[in-house]
Amino acid sequence: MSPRRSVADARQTRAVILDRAMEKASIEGLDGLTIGRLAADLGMSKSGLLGHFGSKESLQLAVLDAASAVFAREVVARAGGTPAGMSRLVALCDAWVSFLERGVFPGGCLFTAAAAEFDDRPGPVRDAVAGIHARWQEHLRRHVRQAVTDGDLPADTDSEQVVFELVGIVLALNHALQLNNDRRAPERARDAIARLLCGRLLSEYSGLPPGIPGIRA
Amino acid sequence: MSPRRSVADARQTRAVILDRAMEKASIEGLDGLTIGRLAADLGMSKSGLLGHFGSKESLQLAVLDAASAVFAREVVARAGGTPAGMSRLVALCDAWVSFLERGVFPGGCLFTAAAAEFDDRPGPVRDAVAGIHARWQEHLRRHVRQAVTDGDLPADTDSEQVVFELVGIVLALNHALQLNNDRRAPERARDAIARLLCGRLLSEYSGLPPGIPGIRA
DNA sequence: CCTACCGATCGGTAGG
DNA sequence: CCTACCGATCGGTAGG
Repeated sequence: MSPRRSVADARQTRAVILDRAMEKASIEGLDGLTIGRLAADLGMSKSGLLGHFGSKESLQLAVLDAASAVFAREVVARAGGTPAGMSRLVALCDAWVSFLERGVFPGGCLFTAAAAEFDDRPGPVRDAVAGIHARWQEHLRRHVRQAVTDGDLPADTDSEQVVFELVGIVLALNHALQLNNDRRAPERARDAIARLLCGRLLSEYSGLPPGIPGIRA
Repeated sequence: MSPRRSVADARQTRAVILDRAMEKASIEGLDGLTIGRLAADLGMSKSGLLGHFGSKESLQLAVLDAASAVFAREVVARAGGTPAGMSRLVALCDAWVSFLERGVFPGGCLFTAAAAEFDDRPGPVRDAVAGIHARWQEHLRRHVRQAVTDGDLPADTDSEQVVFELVGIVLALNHALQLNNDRRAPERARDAIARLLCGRLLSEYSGLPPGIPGIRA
C-alpha cells in the first residue's frame, strides 16, 4: 500500500465530505457552509477538500445532488412498493412527512433552506434547486393524475392545485419543526394531507361525517 | 443650520437605512446582509451606518422590528375595517396573500427567509423571528376562535390546525412566487384558503356543490 | 492530500 | 457623520 490514495479512496473521501456537508448545509444553508469550517470539521485542509470539487459552487451543486439521492432513498424508494396512483400518492406523502419527522437532515429540509437562500440569485445553484423542486412536484402530479384516471379523485381535479397545497402542508411542517420544535406538527400535516386527498379525517377535524361525497367514492 | 445633524435628521437617516436594509434582507437574508454593502448602497461609510445600531445583530433586530411595522400596516391594518371573527379572518388572509402578490418586499417574505436562516441558531435574532411568527399565528387563531363562537365555523374546529394550514398555503405561495415566478400562485392560494375556511370554491376546485354543510351555515 | 500564501471582504473600533 | 485602521475569515491558487 503506497501512501498515494487510490481512486476508490478518493471517491470514499468525497462521499464522507458530502455527508458532512449535507448536515451542515441543512443547518447553515448552502451558502452559509464554508470550505474552511467544513474542512476543519473533517480534520482536513481547505485545499485538500476543495481539490475534490474545484470551487465552492461545484461543492454546492454536489451537495444538492447528494441530497437528492438521500431524498430518493428516504422518500421515493420507501413508497416504491405501492401501486401507482392514489396508493402511491398517499405513501409518498407519508414518507415525505416521515422524512422531516425523523430528521433525516439535522437542520430540516435542505432544499427548502436552499430555495430561500438562492431564489433571488440567478445561476447554476438556483437552477439546480428549482429543477429538484420541479421534478418532485411533477412526480407527485403524475400520481394525482393517475388517481383521477382510476376514479380515486374527481374527474375535474386540478392536479397542480393539489400539489400546491401538499407542498404548503409540508412547508408548514418543516417550519413548525424547525422554528417551534412543535412535535404535534407531523400529526397536523398528516391530518391536513388526509383531508386534502381523501376527506378521511374530516370527521375528526370538523365534526363532519367521514368522506365528502364526490372526493372519495 | 450647522453641519451637525439634528436628532430628527438622525432618526430620518435611520429610517432610510432600515428601508433599504429590509429590501436587501428580503433578497439576501438577514445574515447575507452586510454592513459594508448596505453602506455602499446608501452612499455612506460603514462606521457611519453602524453608529445608528451598534452591531450587526442590533441592525438585524431593528430590521425585524421595521418589517413587523410594514406587515402591520400592509396586512393587519388593511383588514382593520371588518368585524372580528370570520369576516376579519377572511380579510386578513386576503391582505396576507396580497402582501406577497404585490411584492411589498422585493425578495419575498422577509420573515420566512429569516426563519430559514436562523431556525438553527439560538440567540436574540432567532427569538425575535419566533416571536413575530407566534404573535401573528395567535392573532389569526383569535379570529378563528371568534368565528367558532359566532357559529361561522363548526364548534369543534381545531383553531391551531386551521392556522397551521393557512401558514402552509402562504408558505407555498411565497415559494411558488420566489422560486418559480408562478403568477397563478396567488389565485391558487386564495382558492385553498377559501376552501379551508368556507368551502366556497370547492365547486370550482373539485366539482362539488358550493358549501360543505356544517362548515358554512 | 499538504503548507503557505494571495487579495478581498467581513464586523467592528479609534479618534476626530 | 468621516477616515483609517484592526484581526479574522472568506474563496481560491501555487507548488509540491
